[in-house]
Amino acid sequence: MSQLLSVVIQAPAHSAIAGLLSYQSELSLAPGTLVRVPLGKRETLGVVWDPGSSDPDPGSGVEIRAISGVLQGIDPLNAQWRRLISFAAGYYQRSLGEVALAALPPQLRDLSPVQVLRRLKRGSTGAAGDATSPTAAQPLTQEQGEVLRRFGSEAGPFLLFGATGSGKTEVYLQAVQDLLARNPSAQALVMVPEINLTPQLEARFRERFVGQYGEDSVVSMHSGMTPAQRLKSWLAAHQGVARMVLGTRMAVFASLPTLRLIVVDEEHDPSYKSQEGARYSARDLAVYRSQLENAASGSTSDCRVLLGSATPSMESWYHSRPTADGGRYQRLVMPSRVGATATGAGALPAVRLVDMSQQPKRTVLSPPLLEAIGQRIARGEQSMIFLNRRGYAPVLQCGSCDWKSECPHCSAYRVFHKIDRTLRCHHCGFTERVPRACPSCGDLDIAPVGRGTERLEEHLGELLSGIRRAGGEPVRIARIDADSTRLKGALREQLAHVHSGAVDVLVGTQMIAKGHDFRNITLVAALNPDGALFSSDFRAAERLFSLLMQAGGRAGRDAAQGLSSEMWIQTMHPRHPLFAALKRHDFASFAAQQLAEREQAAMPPFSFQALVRAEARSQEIAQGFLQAASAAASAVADFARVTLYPPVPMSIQRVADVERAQMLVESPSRAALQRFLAGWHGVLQDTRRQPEAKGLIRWAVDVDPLAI
DNA sequence: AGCACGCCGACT
DNA sequence: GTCGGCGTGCTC
Repeated sequence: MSQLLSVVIQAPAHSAIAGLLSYQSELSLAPGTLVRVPLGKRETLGVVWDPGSSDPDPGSGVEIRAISGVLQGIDPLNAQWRRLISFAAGYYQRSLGEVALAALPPQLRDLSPVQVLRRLKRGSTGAAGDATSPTAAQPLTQEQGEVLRRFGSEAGPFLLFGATGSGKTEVYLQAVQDLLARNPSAQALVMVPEINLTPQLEARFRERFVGQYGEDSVVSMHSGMTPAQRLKSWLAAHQGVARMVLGTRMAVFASLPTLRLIVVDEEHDPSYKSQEGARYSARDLAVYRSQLENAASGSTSDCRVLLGSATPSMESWYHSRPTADGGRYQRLVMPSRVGATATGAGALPAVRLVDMSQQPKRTVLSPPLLEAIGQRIARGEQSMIFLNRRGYAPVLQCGSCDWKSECPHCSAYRVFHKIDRTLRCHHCGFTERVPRACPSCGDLDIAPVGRGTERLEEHLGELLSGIRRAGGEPVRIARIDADSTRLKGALREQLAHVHSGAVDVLVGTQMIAKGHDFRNITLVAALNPDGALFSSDFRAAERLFSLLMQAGGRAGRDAAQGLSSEMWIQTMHPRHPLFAALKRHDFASFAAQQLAEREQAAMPPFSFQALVRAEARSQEIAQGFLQAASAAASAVADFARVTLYPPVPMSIQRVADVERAQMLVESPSRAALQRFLAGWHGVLQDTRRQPEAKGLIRWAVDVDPLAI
């Protein structure tokens, strides 16, 4: 007898087949089973879903077809995984199929069932691991011990607030070790924000666990892996062979049938929020996922989630407030650096503020900072200088007419890259050779305005040309940014170069602020962070504080040098409260002040936001679409406690000849916002079909946007 | 999203 | 005369 199945397939939310589709099958297949199904003229991968209203209208003449095959040997995806997908699709306003299929390795889609079966056989040579016990863990500090004790005995979610260098990674390792020792089948998921950070994380986990649990017990998941590697890791996790899954935000969707622990390292990092496709927050989904696991097992602590940061997001900080009205998270604290002593060795670096209003105009590196860098060089120590702008100069300008290096396709300037003599648009990629003369008036007097890392590197070379290293050789300067690390393995190589001591001064963008341990760096400098102080983006200050704190954390990691390590900041506003808090390494007071402002202005975490973005041939069409959808909302959607703001052009209005506009939707209640968005979705789709929306290219909703 | 069908410009 | 541009429409 033939069964009727509900199946999800990859299709966008605006298509007519975004929901469940009905197929026939001779076998009764459990929800979560992977199947091949015919769709129009092609065949595609589908996931059998929980029965729902998927039957087409009997009158519509749609014929229910039979599935074409089942992916043998792969267990059905479990109910918690399906609930996670279902929640994410609903919350972020995408189709089930889009989220579900994006969460599976692409090769499952592309390979035939026979090929998949072959991979399965090849991969399951699961080395059980020899009996060697784990590499001896370092002795824990008293703070680490206390954190682990609470983590093991209370219910979460937990926010681990630990200073840079306080040994958070050791806490993660120990928590995983405790879990694996206690539960012979449990799996742990550990996420880091950036792909660059996965190799060193994997190295630490392998070193600690592979001896005991086997070669296949640790796998990585991130977008830099080859399709074959991704399939292999996914299968290992899905089959329970992999006990530890390490990865970037995508790993939150891994199939982990015995998931018992989730760690989100650097939980404040914006990289956890996806910026394309379904714009999910892997950190928020991690918390939700642990709740799902707990609900399924009936325990409140079966699957714990641990968010770690030295500068937590305002959301997580607020949720972990220890006051009587009670946050939902447990706050665990580790204020001290490992190896810190009463004499100050291993302490956090001293913060030095240089008042640039007291320096001559156009000063790039103030004399006291230059002097301090010179001293480090003489002592054989390293310095690190941040500038958040790559290239040589952000704009090229003509001295006689008003020509500037605008991008013909975007409302932005093209950046001058001196290295290959190009003008490059950082938004659409449009690149040309730099002109010899002004394209507008022919004058030869075209000059760079402002500075990026390339120019800083050059400038620094001139300023330090008179200085010698202790051995008498000239000073060595290196630059690390997205340009210098474009080639595979380049970042690794350059970091190793710095570690070897072959570099005296390192210049770079944010890239060097994150995660990497430099033992010999005793001076970190931020040249021009003022932009974020008065930004229209209400999260700019939070990001700046976090960046500076993290950057400062790069200095003096070696306890012996803690005493003399310094974080220099050049600013026009040395008395700004953000810097005052930074000077005291006082995240708590910075956060308190930020939260007070947010509460006053009814901004997140005291309100909930969604952004609707529209891309069109013209700005009028983009805004017109949003305006029309906004006007039509009152008729359909549940409006209670929801505010719709007028459409505005996006901050970079045009990218690659596409005009962009956006509209903010806000509510004091997450549930009310969700209800509204759910009801409004159909309105947006209808609006798009109206003749006035001709020329609209696409629209998308971003729930809990990070930047507005 | 794919993949078809369908109607207008520059090439063998 | 065809190849191919992407606009519109359909897929259980």
